[in-house]
Amino acid sequence: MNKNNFFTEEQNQKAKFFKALAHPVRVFIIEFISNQSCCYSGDLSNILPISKSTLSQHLKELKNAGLIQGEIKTPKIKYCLNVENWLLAQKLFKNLFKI
Amino acid sequence: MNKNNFFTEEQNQKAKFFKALAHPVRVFIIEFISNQSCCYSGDLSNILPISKSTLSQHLKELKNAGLIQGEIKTPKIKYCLNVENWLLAQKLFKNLFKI
DNA sequence: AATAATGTTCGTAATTTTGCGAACATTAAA
DNA sequence: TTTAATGTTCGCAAAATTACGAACATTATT
Repeated sequence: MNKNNFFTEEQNQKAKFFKALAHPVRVFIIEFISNQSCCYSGDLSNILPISKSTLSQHLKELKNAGLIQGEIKTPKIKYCLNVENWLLAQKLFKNLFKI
Repeated sequence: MNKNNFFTEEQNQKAKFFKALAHPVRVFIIEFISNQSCCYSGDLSNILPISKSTLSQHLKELKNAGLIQGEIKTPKIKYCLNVENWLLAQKLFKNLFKI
């Protein structure tokens, strides 16, 4: 049994999305962005009790998981939900719950 | 700003549930249990390409997060979904997606 | 009492995550 | 050309996660 492809793509994708959301800071960010549809890193930096480098890392993880995307509006960066993947995550989670 | 209670209980709870599901093995286990409503650790051990000690740890994490519960049927242990918390997770996730 | 069946816990190691400050890059403004 | 504003990346350290085999615990069976 090959350990590398034992799990389905869906299972791996679900785990990836869950992992991206497995931290209160990242849950907060996603909720914050959801409410405003978009936001700037500075908005978050003003609110969250973490350093800007740490915040940058959390944003990077959400980006790598495909849940958000950044658009450069120099000198700022505007972060928005990656709608396509957000809908995919929603679909996978619904499927998990058999909703 | 007190870093320890910056996040809401809901945000912390969401992160905790997400974290519990942030691994393909645990996604698999939850889906497997969901389909059968319950299962024995041995059933999973026969299927999953991991050692029984590793499996035991994953089950422990799901238990600690409150997503499953074990009932002793010596010499086996019967694992089932923790329905109450599973519904709570479902509610929180729905809320996150504004479904 | 000895053996088998089923899982958990312990000890260990490798890897990943989390977090920070300092340094850096980029562009706008003075 | 400085200086300010906005973020990212680097280097480091502490903590958590992942994984395994060996040892252990519990109960059923011989």
